[in-house]
Amino acid sequence: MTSSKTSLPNSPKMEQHIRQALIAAAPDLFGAEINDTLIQFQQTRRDMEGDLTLVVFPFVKLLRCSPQEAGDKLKQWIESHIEGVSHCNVVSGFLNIVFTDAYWLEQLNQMQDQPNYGLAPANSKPTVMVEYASPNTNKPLHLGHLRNIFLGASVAEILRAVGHKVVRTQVINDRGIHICKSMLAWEKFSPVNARGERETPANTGLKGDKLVGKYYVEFDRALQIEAKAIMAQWQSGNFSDTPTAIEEAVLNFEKAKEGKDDKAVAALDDKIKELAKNQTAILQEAKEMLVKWEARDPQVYLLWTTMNGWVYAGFDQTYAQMGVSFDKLYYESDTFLLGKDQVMEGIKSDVFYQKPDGSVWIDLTADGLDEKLVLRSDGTAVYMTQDIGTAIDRFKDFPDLHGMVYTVGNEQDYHFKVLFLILQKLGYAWANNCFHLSYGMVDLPSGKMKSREGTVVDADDLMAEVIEKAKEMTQERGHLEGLDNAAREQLYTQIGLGGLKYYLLKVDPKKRMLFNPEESIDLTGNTGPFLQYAHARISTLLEKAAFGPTPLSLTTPMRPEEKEIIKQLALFGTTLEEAAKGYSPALLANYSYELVKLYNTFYQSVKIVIEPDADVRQFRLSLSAKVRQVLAQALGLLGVEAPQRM
RNA sequence: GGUCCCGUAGCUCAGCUGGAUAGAGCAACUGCCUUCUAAGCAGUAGGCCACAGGUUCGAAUCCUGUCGGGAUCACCA
Repeated sequence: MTSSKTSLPNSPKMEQHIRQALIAAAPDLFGAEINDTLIQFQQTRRDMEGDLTLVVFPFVKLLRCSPQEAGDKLKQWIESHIEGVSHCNVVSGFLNIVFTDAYWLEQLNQMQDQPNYGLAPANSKPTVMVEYASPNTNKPLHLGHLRNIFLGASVAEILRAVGHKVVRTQVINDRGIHICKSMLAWEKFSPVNARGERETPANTGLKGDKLVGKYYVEFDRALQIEAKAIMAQWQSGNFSDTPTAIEEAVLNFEKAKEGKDDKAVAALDDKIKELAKNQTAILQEAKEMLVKWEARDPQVYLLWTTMNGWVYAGFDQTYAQMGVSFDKLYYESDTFLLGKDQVMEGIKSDVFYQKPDGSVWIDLTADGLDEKLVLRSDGTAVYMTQDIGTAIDRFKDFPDLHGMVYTVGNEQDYHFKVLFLILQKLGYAWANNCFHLSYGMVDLPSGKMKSREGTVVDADDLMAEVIEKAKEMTQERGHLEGLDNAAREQLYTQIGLGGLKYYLLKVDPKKRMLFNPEESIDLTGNTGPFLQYAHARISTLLEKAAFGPTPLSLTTPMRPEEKEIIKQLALFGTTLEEAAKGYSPALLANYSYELVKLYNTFYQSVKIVIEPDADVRQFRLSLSAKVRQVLAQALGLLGVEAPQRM
């Protein structure tokens, strides 16, 4: 347990070194063996002198003296025994250790020699599948998808950077009643042009997913109108077209409304509305269409492939703009029947049990969860059945697969908890390597996004808007001379999307976040463009200086700002590992921001290209080059591009 | 009601396995471009870390409870 905790942010190598030296010297120094946990390092406070801090308190009991005395004793020992340590100071129970400048220069020299500094060798760790973006093919992608996709894509890159082989995948929910709704609405409502064609992306110029989404909305509109008419009939006491069971249910709900508060009445009204919707002819038609689809009715199937084809073309365009891609696609239409066999097998091994009506369940009460249905009484699959089947299938598709990451919103926390538990009980050892990368909802200042109420932020629109804004701002203040039009357009895209991605990724994925449209296109402060600007500025600087790396003299004088930067650079590897372990791009975002702030302070306070002293100049250029490289690396892992100039 | 997540500056967020006086950005106010990109830098102001107990030498961090916000508990997906 404790061995995995050895590396701490602050200069991991040195920390390790001192730790081991202390343990080895313990009998002499303390008169007893000491436990590893006694040695606690932390980062030195900014306002104190020091590169690493040892907490003295744990030693106080052992040495039976005051914190000050214990600190002094440790100080003396460390100063005289540890190479690379310049001196120490003891302040109220904390031993601040200062390393020599030569130590830090040597660190930078070593970094300079590593073009892939901080990254683990490719494919040095097992294969992991990362799933993100599980769109429905009945409507376009929106802001929520953007968080999902940027998050998943970034985590995939991060896992790759720490050495995993990664398979990026998405599930496409291409079947079901919601798909039939837009299909039906298109057949019913799409106008026919002079050539006798209904609307298509080709003859309207509309993006495929937008066109299909439009008819999904049309369906809902028609449904609402019809449902309202039915409710009006019910209100007037006319139940002639209504089955008696429904009639009774409606009357019961009506009766229950008496004497209730507004909220309860509204809830009951919703239930009545649900019943009314179920009575509509248009919903019946959609259901019939679904039945036909399942029976592979050629006409319905053709319509389905055609319209889904439009949607995929639209999605591809959106993904291309987002700069994300996938290695393997799973279509729900291929997988929705999976899982039943495993459930039947599971009954035999007593993982599941069957009720008299034929439905199959699992009892998870012993694990603190509920009983959960895994197969309906009519033998058809539920969502869970399918997920069990697909998970198992994926491990068959990729025999060297070690684990999976599902990027899915936190409203499904419970579902995945159950899913992983079931897989475990079915005896799949890899179930322990499955992780639900759960992220919080994206709220708007106006509240929750709701498609019904039209408060959804469309992904394409948002990206276009953000790029347009980047264009305006760049034309205002950018350094674009010598760039042709194509390069300029590319730059606007890099800045706009970079800002958007960074904005969505800098927040802890687990947390629900507020999307403020104005802040998302900000260029100052903790933003993507701020980091990109730093990168561009260093790039032109290095170009101007015609920089080439050479070994640095260990006697080069060093300023505190410069040392801070080397320290931050030294943290890159551990930060990356933590980001991978915690599936959190936000850690890398914050790291990069911190690095750039340190660099900017340095940049504003010294000369670099025009520095007269050759050693100092080379040192500052080398430092700049490493910051640029680590920054580009970190931004890359966030999916943010790093422009050469802006 | 059960379960899970969240509550840190006016706003949006950091704060790692408990550690020194709780940090940024935005918004407000001051300064700094005839030296390398000012999309920058330096500074001022702003906090009972929701509240109350507990554990500890030491708590924003761990435990319990209370209050607020959200999610989820379908033979929906």
